[in-house]
Amino acid sequence: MPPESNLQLAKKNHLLAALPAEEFDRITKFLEPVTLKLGKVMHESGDKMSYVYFPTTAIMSLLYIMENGATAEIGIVGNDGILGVELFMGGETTTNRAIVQSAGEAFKMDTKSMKAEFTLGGMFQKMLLRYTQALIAQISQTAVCNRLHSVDQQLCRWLLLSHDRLDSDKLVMTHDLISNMLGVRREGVTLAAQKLATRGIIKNIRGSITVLNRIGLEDAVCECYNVVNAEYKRLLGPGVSRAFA
Amino acid sequence: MPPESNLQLAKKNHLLAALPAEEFDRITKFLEPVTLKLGKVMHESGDKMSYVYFPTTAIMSLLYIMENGATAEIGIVGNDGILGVELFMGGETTTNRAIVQSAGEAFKMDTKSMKAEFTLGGMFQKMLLRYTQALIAQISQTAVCNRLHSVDQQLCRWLLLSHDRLDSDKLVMTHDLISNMLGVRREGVTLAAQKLATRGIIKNIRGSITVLNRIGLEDAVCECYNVVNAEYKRLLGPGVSRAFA
DNA sequence: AATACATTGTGTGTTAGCGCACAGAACGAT
DNA sequence: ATCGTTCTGTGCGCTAACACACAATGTATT
Repeated sequence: MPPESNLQLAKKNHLLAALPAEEFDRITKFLEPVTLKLGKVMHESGDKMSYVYFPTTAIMSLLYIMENGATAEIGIVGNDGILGVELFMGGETTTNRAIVQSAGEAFKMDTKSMKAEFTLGGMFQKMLLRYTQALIAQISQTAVCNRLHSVDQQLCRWLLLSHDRLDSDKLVMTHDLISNMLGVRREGVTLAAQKLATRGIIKNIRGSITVLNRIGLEDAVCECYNVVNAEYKRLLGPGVSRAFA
Repeated sequence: MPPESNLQLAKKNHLLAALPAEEFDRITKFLEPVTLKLGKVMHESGDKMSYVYFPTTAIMSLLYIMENGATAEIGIVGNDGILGVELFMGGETTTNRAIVQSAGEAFKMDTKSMKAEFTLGGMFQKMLLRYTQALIAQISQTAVCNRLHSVDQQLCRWLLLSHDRLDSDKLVMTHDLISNMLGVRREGVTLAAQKLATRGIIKNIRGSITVLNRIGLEDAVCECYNVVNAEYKRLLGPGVSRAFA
């Protein structure tokens, strides 16, 4: 990915941005920019991918699909992370589906180069492992939230997680799609979204939700969001790469 | 841990058993046997541990504790794994509590030695990373199961996961404790356990549950159990260490 | 402008699980 | 043997979320 503009774009991905200059320069040589459309399936359960993806503006959703077709999201990957941890964790495949939840850009890196760099044991490896731990925290909190919290709260959590990974306040997303992520009924999402709308926190327009009052959302959300957020900051936040170099 | 008998015992842990002879010999030098009582707290949320643990007969439960005291289990670690993945993943701490769910034995290994061995990049590292992926699969499935399945089904899943990691058919465990793990009411567990008992699948005695009909349990469980089980076998099952040596 | 389609809004009845309250049963200590 | 404690069993009202049905509104197509 030679063009200078791309190098700047690559830094929008937090994992890449945290690399020391030398590693960044070496690794960006293997990166290729891709544009991802909403709904694109990055991999199905059991698929072996030939690339990992570093999102910059795109957001991916990790979904589990039950035998009866019911779905539930286990995690969200945006410019804070990487899609395809199973490739360096050694399992090669995973039991979930990854789809593009918000259209945008990402950089792909072929598996072979990725594994070669990972094996070097440098900051690249360290960042990927730390990210994987953050992902574990996110998935864990999803489990807890699914168990103990209401649809209202979970919608807030989901909106905040998405909003964090997005440049805009407008989430292009139908209630039906959100219901698939949360693993609840579409009507349940409509109802919860209405409640937030009457409080002036979001605006519901056909096919999209706009965040009007971010603070209001943060007030309405359950502790799960903050726990995950704090853990991401702790593990991957500014200064991390220096702290344990 | 010199005594010969301990070496045999160490092989009861699947991760250790999968190591090539040379690595096994080197690593067992760092292992110390410990006996763990039911209910012992291995670490609290945010605690930095000085050891990782390889259970042989003990079982640990990873619990998240909400601000209001409500709890929910995110995963179970037995002789198939290791407690303390956060130590080699780089985060040092985690947001959950680990408690001993079933009393028994484990081997502890000090963090320093563990990290040194991990960094060597041998089979030890590979097995730990593969195990971590399996754990991710388990946590993910917990999230999905919490969302989409009934208490009845979840109790079956939980009983099977525990039974798998145990030598005996008798689980020393009150309904109250199980309810803390599943994040449901104690009465809900009592009810679900009664249903299984009337079908002759388990026997409920004060303070313990005995599995009478393992096949019956497997028939009653949701797909979640099988998915996780298959993933553990795929990632860590017999022949794995040879397959990618 | 008319039509088809996708999305959202709303109502009705049902159910799983909750919170609370308390009774009975098993166990442990003195 | 008795007492206190820890478990398990049971009942009752309540609520969140479900399943299903269908109306109302946008948006795209022609």
